[in-house]
Amino acid sequence: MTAPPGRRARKKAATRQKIADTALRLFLERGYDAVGIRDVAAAADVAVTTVFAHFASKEALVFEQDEDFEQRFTQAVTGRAPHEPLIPALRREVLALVRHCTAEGAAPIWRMIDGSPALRQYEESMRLRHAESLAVAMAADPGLARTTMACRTIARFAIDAYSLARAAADPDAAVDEIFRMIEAAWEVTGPGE
Amino acid sequence: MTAPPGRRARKKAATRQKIADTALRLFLERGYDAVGIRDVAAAADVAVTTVFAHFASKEALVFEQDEDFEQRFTQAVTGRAPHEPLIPALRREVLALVRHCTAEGAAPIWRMIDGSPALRQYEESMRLRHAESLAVAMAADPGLARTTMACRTIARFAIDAYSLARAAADPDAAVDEIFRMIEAAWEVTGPGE
DNA sequence: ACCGTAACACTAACGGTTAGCTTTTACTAA
DNA sequence: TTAGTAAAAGCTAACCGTTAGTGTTACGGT
Repeated sequence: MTAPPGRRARKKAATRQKIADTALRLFLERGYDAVGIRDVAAAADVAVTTVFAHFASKEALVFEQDEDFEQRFTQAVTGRAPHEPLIPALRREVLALVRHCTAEGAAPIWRMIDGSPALRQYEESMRLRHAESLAVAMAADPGLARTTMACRTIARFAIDAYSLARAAADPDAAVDEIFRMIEAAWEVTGPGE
Repeated sequence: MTAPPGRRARKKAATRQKIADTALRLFLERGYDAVGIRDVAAAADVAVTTVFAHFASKEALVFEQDEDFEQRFTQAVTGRAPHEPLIPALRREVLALVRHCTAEGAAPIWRMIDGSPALRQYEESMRLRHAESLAVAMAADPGLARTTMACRTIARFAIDAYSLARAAADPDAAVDEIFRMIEAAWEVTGPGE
């Protein structure tokens, strides 16, 4: 599936990475709002249009690994052990992601995100996308036997859990508490599994 | 509390309303993206800066009654009959709001919103604000006896219910189904009420 | 060696948004 | 009434994210 990338692909990936690294460094040094796209482009030694060829928006520069997140959610559902119940699998993945976001080095980044309305808004809509794709993954699992609406709802709840726990004083305890609620909500929608 | 407004306040409100009405009309006529702020200002016969004195952004022109929504959620909690359980009160209000949004005349507006990424994103962050204020209202109710986190979580779930039901094929049934789940989630967090 | 095309550069512009400053208009106190 | 004030609205000019249009370079397959 993944053939060895040629020089062209490597250069493209390198350019993308250089832009993302430069942007993040500048944002953290001077503040997100104080750094313009033109600054990023100049510091990365590329044209402004090249920045937008790799990233859809200024905010996307900060959430570079967006798609990894999305896949981790869906894989927690599709890739779980046979007959493993859904909710514990979801819980495990959410806990892992929350811990990843609240790790030591990530603090300045999240401080920056929380400090910028534009970034907060972007992250919110990102989460909604993640919830949608998670819902699709759940609805595609024949073993669940739930309505589409129940899947969509639980998907939202799980993403809410991630969002709430990430900002909580005690993230682990928050995941515990919220997933007890989600478990109850899930069980009332049908038989076990 | 609300003294009779003087001429100044009335004129200000009139200007605001004229801008909102003009904007909505133009948006529906020509499409949201095809109408610029300068067009709105010209058609409402005000300066561009006046538009932004009344509305924080172009998107805010569409969600003029934002704050009414927010208050209806919180009042569903704070203004419910003594000893009335929380969840049914929330459910009633969510159902009313969903019906209001899916009523006949509202269809073109929501078609416009769903057709514009900027508007969708704005609505999402609006919902999050509503969830926050709803959570505050819930946490302030001494009769509930729940953790802050449980309140925040249920608040999010309730807003999710609104969002999901509004877009559902059968909004009433969706509210039913989702609130059965919310009820179960709520009950697992503590004693009745 | 050659061609197609992906990646990037450059310029110029568009549209939302804001700053700075002036003008008008409603309220208030003498 | 009148003068003083502050709110509301206006005007100009710009900033900044983003995009279109148009070349230019360099990789990859033939």
